[in-house]
Amino acid sequence: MKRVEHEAKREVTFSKRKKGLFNKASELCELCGVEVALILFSPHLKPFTFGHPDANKILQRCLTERDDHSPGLTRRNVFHRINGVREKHNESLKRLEEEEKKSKNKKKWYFYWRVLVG
Amino acid sequence: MKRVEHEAKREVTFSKRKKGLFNKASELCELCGVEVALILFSPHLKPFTFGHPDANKILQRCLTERDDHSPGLTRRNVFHRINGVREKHNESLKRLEEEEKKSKNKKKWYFYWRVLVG
DNA sequence: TGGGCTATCATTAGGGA
DNA sequence: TTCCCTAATGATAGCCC
Repeated sequence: MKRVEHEAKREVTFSKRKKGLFNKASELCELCGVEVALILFSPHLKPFTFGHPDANKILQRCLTERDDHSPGLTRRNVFHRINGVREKHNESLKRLEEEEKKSKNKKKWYFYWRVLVG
Repeated sequence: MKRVEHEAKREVTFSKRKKGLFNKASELCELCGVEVALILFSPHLKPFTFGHPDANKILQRCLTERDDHSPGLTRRNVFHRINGVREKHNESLKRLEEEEKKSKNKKKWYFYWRVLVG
């Protein structure tokens, strides 16, 4: 698994795999009757979401519901639990993304939601 | 695609497909260098998340980037343009942190993170 | 819940439109 | 971005631990 360098191909790959990922998420919902929220940003930073029963509900819960054993969704918490390998990997991906972002105009983001289910 | 009725089988299916879904999400990150957040609740309501670069960041962005015309993550699709993302984002993050402090100890979820690959 | 194993079925890459 | 097509690759169900 390596990053697809050719831009056009990367976008096609993204589009195809996003569809596949949404399908898988949908199947999981149907098969097991569970709640799923999925958010992703395209190479052009377009956001896409999938949610069952409704992405909003799930996200809100994640940000507010917890118990004493878990400090909730904080940046600290996240990085605490990520192991070194993953972290390094993320770092390099982040740098790649930064380079991409620089070549775009940040202030022209188009932001929209697509809730497929619910 | 129909719900798996037998409980034990449903749980096994969930476990296996969750793994597959996380792998797919991970592959999408690697191949296309994009941001992904994935949250799901098992049949027993255990939460699992996957995130790149970090689920928290993506979720907060989704909950805080909005304008006066849209109350945030609503069920219906939201379509709008964001300007001055950085400043708004930072302001909102502060508010979110305060709200999080207030809501501590309120609920009873068992919350934990599982970062797949690595 | 998750890991291993395997036959079978589903999905993806790649090319073209 | 999406759809069609095909070969090749990858994922899942079912069974045991």
